[in-house]
Amino acid sequence: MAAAGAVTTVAASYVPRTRDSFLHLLSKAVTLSHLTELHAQLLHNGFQSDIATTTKLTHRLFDFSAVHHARSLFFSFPEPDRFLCNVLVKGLASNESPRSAIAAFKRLRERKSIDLGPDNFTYAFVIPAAASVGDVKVGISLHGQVIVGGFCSDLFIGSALIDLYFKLGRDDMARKVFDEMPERDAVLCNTMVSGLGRSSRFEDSIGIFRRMSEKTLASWNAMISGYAQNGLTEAAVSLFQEMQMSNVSPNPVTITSILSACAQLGALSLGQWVHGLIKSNKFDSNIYVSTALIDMYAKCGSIVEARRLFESIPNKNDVTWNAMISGYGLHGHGQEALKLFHEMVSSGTPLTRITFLSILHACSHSGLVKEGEQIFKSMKRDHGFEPISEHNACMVDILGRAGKLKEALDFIEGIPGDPGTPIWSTLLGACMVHKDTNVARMASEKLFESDPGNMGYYVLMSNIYSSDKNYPGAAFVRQVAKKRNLSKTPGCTLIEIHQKPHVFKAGDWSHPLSRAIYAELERLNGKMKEAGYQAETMTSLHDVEEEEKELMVNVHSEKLAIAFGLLSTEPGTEIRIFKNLRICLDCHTASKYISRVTQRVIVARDANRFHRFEDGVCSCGDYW
DNA sequence: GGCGGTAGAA
Repeated sequence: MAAAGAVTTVAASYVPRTRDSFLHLLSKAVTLSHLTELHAQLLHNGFQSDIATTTKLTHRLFDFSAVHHARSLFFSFPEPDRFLCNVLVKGLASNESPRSAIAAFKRLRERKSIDLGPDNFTYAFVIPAAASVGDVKVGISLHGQVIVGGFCSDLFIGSALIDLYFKLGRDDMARKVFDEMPERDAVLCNTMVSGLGRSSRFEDSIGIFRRMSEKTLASWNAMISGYAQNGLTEAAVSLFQEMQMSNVSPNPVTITSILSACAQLGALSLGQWVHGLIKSNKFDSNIYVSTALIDMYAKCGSIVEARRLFESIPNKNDVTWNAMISGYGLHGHGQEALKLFHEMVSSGTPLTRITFLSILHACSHSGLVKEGEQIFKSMKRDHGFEPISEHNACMVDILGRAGKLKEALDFIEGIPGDPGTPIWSTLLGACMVHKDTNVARMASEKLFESDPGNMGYYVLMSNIYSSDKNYPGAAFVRQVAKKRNLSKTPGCTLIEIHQKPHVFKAGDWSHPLSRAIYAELERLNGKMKEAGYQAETMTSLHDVEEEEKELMVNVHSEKLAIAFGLLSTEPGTEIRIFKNLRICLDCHTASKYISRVTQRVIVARDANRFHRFEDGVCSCGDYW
């Protein structure tokens, strides 16, 4: 107490008189009360119309989130210059009020004075604000102003625009801005790489990364060409080859983004290569990088490696813990996830809403109903988190997957207000697993109403009808979807053999070894049937002859990839495949049989989780 | 005389 009083006394007794000393003290202030005191002294010393000190003070007030104080200071100043205006726009934008930043920007622009017109700094502040609001009109208008104002070649504005367009869902425009930049630096490239990754344009994202690290990467071309097949655009890769990149090398931000792309894609060998790059560049200590690595290993199937890394990180934060907990969840290791969750609690790391999402997900993937319910209750009671829609969806998932559809419905009724799309979609998924047509019909009606453009719900509902042998119902749902011009994401499966990715689509004959692959499938089918396998045709097809159905199911991408994997690896080797959608019921059953008749472990990652097939049994316990 | 763009977990 005495010490604190002494500090105040010193500060108060030293009354600065010059502008320089004021500026110095303003930038040194470490608490909001220092600033308030300095403000008083400024007024006392007649600095109220001095623009330099006012600007500094405004800036520092925003640093301490004193938005109201900063604002009134700005508006009490008679003639703010452009710099002071920029400080206002930036301060508002970075204090979670991007809308008021945009509003302030508009007002300032309407003033006719040339001095107050926006400059390159202004746009670097206001464009990210428009991006976080997601306002298309404002965004496009800002881009127009940038062009008219002649700021197109500004690197800061360029990356802000690229990020803006990705957030507006316009990767074409992001690409255009990127292509038209006369010069590119690391941040600009990073913005492009991470934006492409977020839009699932992995091959493009990896392509840019390749340009950045070309000198150090061997046999890169083979890798890229494989991944390119998985996405929309093979042409993209050749575009990158034309691209002129100035000597830019990857930094931790680039690495983080590219690891996230590897994780989503299941590109383990590329991820491992990036891990090597991390070591040689000494990026290990960056917590973003190490967390992204854990996530990559977990999502690429190497949960043991993920845990090993986790243990070696000294500066774990909440995101690191969450990533590891989710990793266990994906692999169906619910008990491990629970253990880690409790360790996290006792480690003193602050829990977040995402921690609870991760652990609840883990419970649902492992069928831990009681544990999930307990954690859901304790979330509010012991940790003060009010459940948001996603937490409720997790609970519905936990109950639904466990076959407790009645409880799930009761739970939904207890949610105040509109339960929301994710909850109905979760319930519909549970109906698929437990073949409940009535609840499914109810859930799908809600979904068709709230999200009519999503093909996934129509497919799911149609499959549920089919599994109930209600073929007219299934056909009707598909017809509605067709009328609305909706199309299904094509399923594909990726398998890496000797560090090279191979991608298969359903009924694919494009692989050079196709004849051998189909012959292997034929051979497997015989052995599987001997073991008791019957093709599960009902969920994928309707009103087709039984034999024809069987033939069509036969060539799903999962099976092609597995057959290729069996052909290309030594007996006993584990087979790892990655599917972009959820694995279908027939492929799930078939994989169990294949694991038995070939005595191989098959690990399959689908859009939701991992399945580990061993000796005829799947680790998911048949609900997924 | 002082302001700038990009990253990890569901």
